[in-house]
Amino acid sequence: MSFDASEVSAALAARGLRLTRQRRAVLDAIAAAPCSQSPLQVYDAAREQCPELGLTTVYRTLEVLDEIGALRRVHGDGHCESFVPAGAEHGHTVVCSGCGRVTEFTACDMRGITDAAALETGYRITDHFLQLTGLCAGCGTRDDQPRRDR
Amino acid sequence: MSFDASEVSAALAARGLRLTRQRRAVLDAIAAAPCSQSPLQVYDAAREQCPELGLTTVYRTLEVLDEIGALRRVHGDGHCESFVPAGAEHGHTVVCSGCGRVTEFTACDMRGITDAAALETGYRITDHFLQLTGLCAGCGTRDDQPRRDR
DNA sequence: CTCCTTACTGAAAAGGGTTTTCACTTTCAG
DNA sequence: CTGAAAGTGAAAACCCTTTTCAGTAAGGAG
Ligand SMILES: [Mn+2]
Ligand SMILES: [Mn+2]
Ligand SMILES: [Zn+2]
Ligand SMILES: [Zn+2]
Repeated sequence: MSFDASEVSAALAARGLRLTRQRRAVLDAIAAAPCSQSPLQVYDAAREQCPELGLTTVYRTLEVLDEIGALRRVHGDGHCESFVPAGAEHGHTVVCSGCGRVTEFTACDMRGITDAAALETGYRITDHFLQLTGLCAGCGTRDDQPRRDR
Repeated sequence: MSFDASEVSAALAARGLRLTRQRRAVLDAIAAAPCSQSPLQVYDAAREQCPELGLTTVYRTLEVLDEIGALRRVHGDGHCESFVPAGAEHGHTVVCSGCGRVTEFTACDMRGITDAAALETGYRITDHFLQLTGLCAGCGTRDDQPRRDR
């Protein structure tokens, strides 16, 4: 499932759910942001397109989108309540420590690492969560590092 | 900084902080658990050793331990508020999906993956967060998978 | 040992994000 | 149309976390 109006719509329909005006506003708000957003930030952004939207609906929509796999949760310092569209079926996230921009990448050959971890711990590894931090093209070339706080 | 009474004590002293009876109870509770624990779980466990302990002190102690690098935060489904002792300076965590047991591993050659991600995204990668899921030795051999909910 | 400063503590209150409730509206199949 | 089910926003309830505050423990100086 990737983050795309028609795909999301289909995934919703398959569960007997509907793509309402409010849900579309939430979807658009998430798609438009270069950074991950908290529920409140999504709410603020989506209200520009649908002013009568309620915060409750944002929470409900985020939950639905998460269930159908259209969202990726970004792991931050001590909290995981900010979201980004899931572009690919299996992808991971890079967060820019300069500007907060979030980009997805799909290259992930974990073979070597999971084998080593299995050997070291005795676990049979079945899944992985990986998130990278770095500097985006824009921030990496500047000498000053604009530093953002989340 | 690794999770060890004398090391923690030294790290605290270096900041003019003290290793009180309450903090020791919290420390012991965290060290003893095979799984990651929420602040409330730490509180309950630590009170067996120090019944007059307050929840507030648990939060304050977790914060201090986190600052000196004695804790690892475990990333769960939608929240990151459960803790595990940090055994090594740089280590990662494997969580058993059967019983919840958490084990640390240190093998992590990310070179290949970060290079691929850099190429794909244009970011200069500076750090990584990795957490594996799997079945521990005890759960992996059983046919039934006891399933725990967090 | 006594005095004094600073760290530390728990209870209670405040805070703030999330979920639940509820009356009402929208959508859609028959 | 009509009935059933999904969806909605405001308000209330919830629950986890932080702050406040008055008091307690600890450690250095003398
Ligand atoms: Mn992967
Ligand atoms: Mn590593
Ligand atoms: Zn997380
Ligand atoms: Zn950037």
